[in-house]
Amino acid sequence: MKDRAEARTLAGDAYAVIHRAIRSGLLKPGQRLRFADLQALCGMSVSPVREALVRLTAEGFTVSDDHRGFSVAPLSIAELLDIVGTRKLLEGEALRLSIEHGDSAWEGRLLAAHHVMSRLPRERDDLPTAIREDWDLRHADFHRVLISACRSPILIELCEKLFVRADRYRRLSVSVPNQSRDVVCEHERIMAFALDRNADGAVAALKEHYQRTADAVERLFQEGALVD
Amino acid sequence: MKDRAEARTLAGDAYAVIHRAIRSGLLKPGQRLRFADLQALCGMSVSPVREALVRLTAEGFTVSDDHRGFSVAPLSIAELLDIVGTRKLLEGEALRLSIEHGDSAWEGRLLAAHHVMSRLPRERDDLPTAIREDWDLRHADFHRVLISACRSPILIELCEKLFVRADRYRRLSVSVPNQSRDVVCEHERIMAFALDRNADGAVAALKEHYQRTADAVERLFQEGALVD
DNA sequence: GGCATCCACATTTTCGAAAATCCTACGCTC
DNA sequence: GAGCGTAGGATTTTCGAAAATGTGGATGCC
Repeated sequence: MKDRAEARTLAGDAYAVIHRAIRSGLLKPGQRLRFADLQALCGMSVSPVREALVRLTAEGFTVSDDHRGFSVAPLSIAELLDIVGTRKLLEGEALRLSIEHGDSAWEGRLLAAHHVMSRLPRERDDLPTAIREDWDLRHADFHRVLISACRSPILIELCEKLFVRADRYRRLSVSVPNQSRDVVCEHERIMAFALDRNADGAVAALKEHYQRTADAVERLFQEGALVD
Repeated sequence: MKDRAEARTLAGDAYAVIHRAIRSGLLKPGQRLRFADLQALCGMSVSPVREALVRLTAEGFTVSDDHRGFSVAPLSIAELLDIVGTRKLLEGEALRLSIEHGDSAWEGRLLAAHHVMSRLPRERDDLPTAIREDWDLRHADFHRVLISACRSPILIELCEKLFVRADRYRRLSVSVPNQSRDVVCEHERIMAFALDRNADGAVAALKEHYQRTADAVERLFQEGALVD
């Protein structure tokens, strides 16, 4: 999202570093965040670190307690379900609008994004981190392209934010390799509907896709994978 | 939204002060924001002012340009239409869920909020600011209550943010008293549908309500009211 | 013994100045 | 005269320390 372009100020770096640390699990849900530690982690003074925390808080990755500092936002099944439900609503509508307004250039971008993604090995725990991160990026790109023709910057921005927020949960499920899902196929199905200009079908497939991811993560939670 | 509770840190005060200044028009759309001026306005040092600007930027009230500071986010018809469209989607769904899940306590809160609002004089330019602000608060309360039973904290939060963002535009239309609209009646209609558990009717009435507000503001824009 | 109060410590929040960056205008070259 | 590079000034960004605030424990009182 902003990770790559955002490096022209120290505060931007701090944001990227802490964001990554939270998503990777180095900083655990609920954990108190002390400025001294974060300064050491980021290698800078308190001001940019604080600015990064303020921004992360606005986006729901950390929570702030007046005069008691910040902590990593906790994870919960309730929030996961809430995020997924809202994503289904927002991205569903964004996809519908995209199908309505998208031109052939959009179709081309969609084909390209899917092609690149499908040529990459599916994310798995035994793969090097770099390759997994590459898959994540391509996967995000595909979903971005899918809704990119909806002509609503606000909708796009909200979807992007929810995507990143959901990513924290999705990462949990990645560590369990055995999923009886063909994720590539699910994406293919969405794309096929979209290229066919079958909005109802595409939206339904997209919502199913998210619901399955949610179910997988929810199962993990109930098996007690949230504790540590 | 956070204006009232937010006063335990200077940064919170700064946020409230600048937020108010932008909404009231003291700080104009597109205007460059210099730290020296804002420090004078808020009566504090640079750190809390900067923190406030970071938060306002995350919420779309200001924009930031690396190493060139902040400026007030511009207004545009395109953004207005985008905001209204997204609100119709989000609040429509939130209202539908609220009607589905709301209990009699929710109905009671709804009646109460509407009653208080309807007993207040309709906002007009010739009224004292205090009274107009009171109406704004009650109006916001009513819409808040309307969706408060939807059981989706994320949806509620997004609606709240878009409400405040739309408020900047709504304020423009208030200064033109002659509107052939009975706003109280529109609210009554939404509430009646809601209490009847007629979700489709309520959602349609709500969307109509927002569309009319949007149309009124859009007309103003086209008459050139955006310049100054 | 239970409860409130106060003190010392840890931590956050804020300050004021230093460093970094950007914009402007001037002068120099071609 | 136009273009390029550069010093000066204005502004933002960052720093390191001071002030403010919350926390936990020890002490004294009922």
